[in-house]
Amino acid sequence: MKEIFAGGTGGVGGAPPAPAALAAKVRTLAPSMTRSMQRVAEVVAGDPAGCAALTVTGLAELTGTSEATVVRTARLLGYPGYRDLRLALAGLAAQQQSGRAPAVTADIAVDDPIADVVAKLAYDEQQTLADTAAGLDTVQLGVAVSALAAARRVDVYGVGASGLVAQDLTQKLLRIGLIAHAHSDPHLAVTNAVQLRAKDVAIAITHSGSTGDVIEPLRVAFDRGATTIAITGRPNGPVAQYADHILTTSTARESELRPAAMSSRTSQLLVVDCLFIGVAQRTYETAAPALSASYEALAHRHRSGGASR
Amino acid sequence: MKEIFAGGTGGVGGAPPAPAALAAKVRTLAPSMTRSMQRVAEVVAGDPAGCAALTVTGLAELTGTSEATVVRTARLLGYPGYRDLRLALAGLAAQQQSGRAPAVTADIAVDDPIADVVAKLAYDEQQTLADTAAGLDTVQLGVAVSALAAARRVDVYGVGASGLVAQDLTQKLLRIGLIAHAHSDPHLAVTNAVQLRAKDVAIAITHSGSTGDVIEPLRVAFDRGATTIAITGRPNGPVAQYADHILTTSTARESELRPAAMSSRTSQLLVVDCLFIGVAQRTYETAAPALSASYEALAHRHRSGGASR
DNA sequence: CACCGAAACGAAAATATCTTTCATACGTGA
DNA sequence: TCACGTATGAAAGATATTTTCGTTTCGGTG
Repeated sequence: MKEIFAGGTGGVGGAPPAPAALAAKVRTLAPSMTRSMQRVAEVVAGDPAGCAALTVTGLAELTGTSEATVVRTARLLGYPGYRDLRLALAGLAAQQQSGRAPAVTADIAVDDPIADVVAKLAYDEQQTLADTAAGLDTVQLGVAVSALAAARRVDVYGVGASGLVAQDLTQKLLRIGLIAHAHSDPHLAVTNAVQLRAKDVAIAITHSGSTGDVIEPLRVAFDRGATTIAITGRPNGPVAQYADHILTTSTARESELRPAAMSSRTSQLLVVDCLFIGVAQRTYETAAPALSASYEALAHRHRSGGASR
Repeated sequence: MKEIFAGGTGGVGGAPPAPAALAAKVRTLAPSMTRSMQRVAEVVAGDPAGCAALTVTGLAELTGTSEATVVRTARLLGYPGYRDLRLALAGLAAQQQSGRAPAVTADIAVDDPIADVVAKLAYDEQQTLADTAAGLDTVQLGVAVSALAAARRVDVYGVGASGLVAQDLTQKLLRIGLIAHAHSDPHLAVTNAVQLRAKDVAIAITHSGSTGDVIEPLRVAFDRGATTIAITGRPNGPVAQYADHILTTSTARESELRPAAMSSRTSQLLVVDCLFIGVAQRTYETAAPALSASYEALAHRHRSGGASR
């Protein structure tokens, strides 16, 4: 049997083997893994150095699974096979041996003093940023930027927390002269998506990768021939089916008090910012004046800017 | 047949697989190598990363020798076989790759490659988070949380980029059962502010601290006796005048391509998250069930969450 | 200058390791 | 409960690595 996502998304755009942020990748991909694969991924993430010393068979035995499962896991993580995963593991081991200890953090508890909350939260978000940056496929990003820079029109879909990110992106793009719209209303989104054609760009933002309200308009845009981009935490999720380019956001561990929406937002915003800067670079000639123009315009909205000086 | 150097020098005192100083080892052992082996060793020392990608056969061909020779060389270098040499090579490659930092301290330039943009952006945002966390007055934060937890109703004001942050906060508070509204429309904001009274909370979010559209409703709320909170980057700005509590966001340096709005948003969101977690802690009894309830409700909006299994 | 033996070397067999295929078991929704 | 599609491991198949072994090379020697 052909692997389910093998053709469509398995390769995740031929992403280069992840360099370092393996733990993050494991977390990101965990939801699309089967139980046995999760077991393997967990062990690998837990002790990269140790696993690097094991053969497929050894790792299979250690995790109580089969060679096939180990290979499948390696594939899902973006490597051509176990051999390459092992190589990457060795590299990681060497790095972390020479580097610093990652300093573990505890979850945020109900009775944490407020100062701890601030510290933990800040740390977690920093971690999320690092993971996202490490896991972001710059090639895909580059292609996405090109598509945006050349777009006649850009539609961005997102609901819930992702809706705000969609708006953020839209605001930014508008500032540098692009024609962009954010849609949170699924019906209107689809209605608008129908208008798209080649050279237009549609962007879907969904952490879960399976938000129907967002996938539907993306599908329509895809069918109409527009370039489609997905910003998602599950690069193997249903949304990938209709995405020309996938930008992966990292998934930090969540706790009861810290819902996934929180870290996914941080991650999404970083991706969005990267897109924005990328586009601004490409269209610098027009972007720069547009940016300063909106600056100027805003200055007058502030009452007596010098009052507080 | 026993290998010639096996006893005499091959084991090199049973030395552990060399960690890094591979080039040195090659030089040391070169004299005791045969011509073909030297050729292999030379290539390996010259491009560890490249060799890590090769199989025995590949390396043999590249060096114009045979597999056996490659293996012999690996043995001489202190590894049990080629496989292990390759592993060590991969580690070495990873190390030296991570060594060259992209100089993240610099500003983002127009001609930065996309990978650098990602790195710099992530770094900047991490910095912003650290600064914000360090500069946040936890006492003020604690008081603000208390006010929120006891509030009958919460109004949040923000326009532009801050408007999205306002909405983010509102979404979160709603999730844990508070009554919260975000206002971007200055007129409606004022209209609503008039309804506020003691025990209600009004929050103004403005980076510049002098956004009239946001200050005005806060003033009204202040006058009506509500508890007012300002989240701002300029704690001395006009907005402070009407704020009972001030939560300071940090201001990262901005560049032409990276407008202030970008880092201020990161900072604001951290503060907002802290507020949220704080309130969730205080009202845990009601917040926890409310949180999981909204979780549940959303789960059904995802078309076949397991579709990717 | 032919001969001998030790050493170097690579071709190919033997082995280990990795990958793919396939049949079965499992779980899930109708 | 049944039917279907998924998950999984056993084993076959393909690669890579290691070992074996015969040939070649080279330096010394009669």
